[in-house]
Amino acid sequence: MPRQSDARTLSSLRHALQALRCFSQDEPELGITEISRKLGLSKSTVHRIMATLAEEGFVHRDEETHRYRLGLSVLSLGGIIMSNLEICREGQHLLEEFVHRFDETVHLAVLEDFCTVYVSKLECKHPVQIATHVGRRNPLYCTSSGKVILAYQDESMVEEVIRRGLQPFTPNTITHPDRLRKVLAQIREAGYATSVGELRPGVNSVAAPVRDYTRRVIGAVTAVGPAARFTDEKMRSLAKTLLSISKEISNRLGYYERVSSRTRLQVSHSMGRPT
Amino acid sequence: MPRQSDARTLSSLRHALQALRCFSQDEPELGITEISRKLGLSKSTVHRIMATLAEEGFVHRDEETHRYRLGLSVLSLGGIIMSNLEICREGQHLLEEFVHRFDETVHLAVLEDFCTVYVSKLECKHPVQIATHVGRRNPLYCTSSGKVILAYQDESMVEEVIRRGLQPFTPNTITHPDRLRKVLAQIREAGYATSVGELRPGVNSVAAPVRDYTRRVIGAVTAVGPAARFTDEKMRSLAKTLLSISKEISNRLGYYERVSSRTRLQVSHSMGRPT
DNA sequence: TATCACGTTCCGCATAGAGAAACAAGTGCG
DNA sequence: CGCACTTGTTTCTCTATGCGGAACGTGATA
Repeated sequence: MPRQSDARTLSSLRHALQALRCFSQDEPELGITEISRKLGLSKSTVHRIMATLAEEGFVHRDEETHRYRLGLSVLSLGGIIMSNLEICREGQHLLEEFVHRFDETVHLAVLEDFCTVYVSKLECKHPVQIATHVGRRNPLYCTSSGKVILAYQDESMVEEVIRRGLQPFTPNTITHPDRLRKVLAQIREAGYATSVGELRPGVNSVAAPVRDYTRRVIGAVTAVGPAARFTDEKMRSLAKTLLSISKEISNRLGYYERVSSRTRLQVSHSMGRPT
Repeated sequence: MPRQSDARTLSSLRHALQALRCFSQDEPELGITEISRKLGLSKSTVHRIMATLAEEGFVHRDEETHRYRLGLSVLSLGGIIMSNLEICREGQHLLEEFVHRFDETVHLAVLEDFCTVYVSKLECKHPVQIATHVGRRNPLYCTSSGKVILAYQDESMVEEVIRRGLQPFTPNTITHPDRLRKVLAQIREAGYATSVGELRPGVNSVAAPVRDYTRRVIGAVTAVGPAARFTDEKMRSLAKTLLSISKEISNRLGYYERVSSRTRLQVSHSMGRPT
């Protein structure tokens, strides 16, 4: 019996999309057999899938090795998203200013499917570079952007994240539910989040929340860098600017602060002033 | 009888990929009916396709309007390509230097399937901005990058481009085969190409060729800007720098000039120094 | 040369998926 | 207010489609 094809969706298409997902930063080039093993499908099936993907330009077949890599068609699609994601459009120039001023790498991340997805990245000139890329997904509980987003979601989402498991990536990763809940409370207090080597050792980050017109936190602005440069003090300093940037982006997305109304947000915005 | 395409590819998958392609800069959001009309498929078929794409995160279904837009999964794929395209990796910082120095928008474009595809874009700070995006495809005969790439391809490719038709986009677009052939010869002479409002009125560009280790021209570095700023003189000046950048990128891709017996030794970062 | 692993092709059967039509849920108009 | 349009979604039936096992070709390795 094959994999349970739950709904009324197309199994062949689903397999093809999963095949596309097999490609990654570390494995940008794959052969038929590799993919068929990853997906548990027969070689002939995968071959047919790849032939179709290649014909449509979604993968590129190397004529010599007969192995496959992602094609440029997906770049087009990516570009379309980028230039239509409102948060991207509005944020780009603010991020550029940030990089110019601090010379630190900065990302824009959004929430999707219990992950943060980087939708924009601006690199600094420093020789030390943290290997991330646009489109990269990370868990919510071990990055500054993830935590700051999570901090402002419904409690049920926090519980779901916990239920899915707090897998440790480094010794610093938060793995205890109660600790996570506590940290999130602190983040709401401060208005921003930090990560000190929680996803990768020696890599720190700071993040501030971005809201849309519904007042929901939908993303974050985050600066990333090596622990050597990202001291506590420096991160506090960066946080100030990140908060003003995130606020500006939020405004452009239609968000406006309602200071004195009886809404569910008494977390005040002491933006420049860390408590 | 349904349209009979190549026997050994999956029609449902092909349709799905074509559905993805329906999305564009101008139409970032589509409904089932629109797509089904574009592709000539029944609504139920398209609905099944979109449901699967949505399930895998390749499109996002708006819960209110029940319309679809591209999902963030394709961003991930795009990011993987970007960080693995050698030409991108090698060129990024050189382009950044260029933008810093001239404050003009610059692209990296590669050849694919009789089109140029922008694989990298760095924007300048100027208020006037030319709306392009990474992944964007343009014809070969009406952009500076396209023409400079075409100039160094086999003659058969030129003829194929001509055969496919030289559609005019502006009054300046080259539409006569003989004129195109002559222009390409001039480009080989000069070593770089320009476009003066050939794709869009009032938008000029300059481009220099990038070669890989097989000495084939596989891409181009190109600066784009409004005609007001991009005078002949300025473009000549930009061309010098673009040529040195494109040469440097070519070197990093394994290309070495064999004109002089001088090996690729002094590949200093001294951009701007002509030759 | 023999063996292995790989990509590719062939083929027959079961089923996945195409489409017509019915259904539901808005939306605009008189 | 209700009617004539949309739109997206579901159901159903039948057959073309695409699945997997096996065979084939080819290039490496020993």
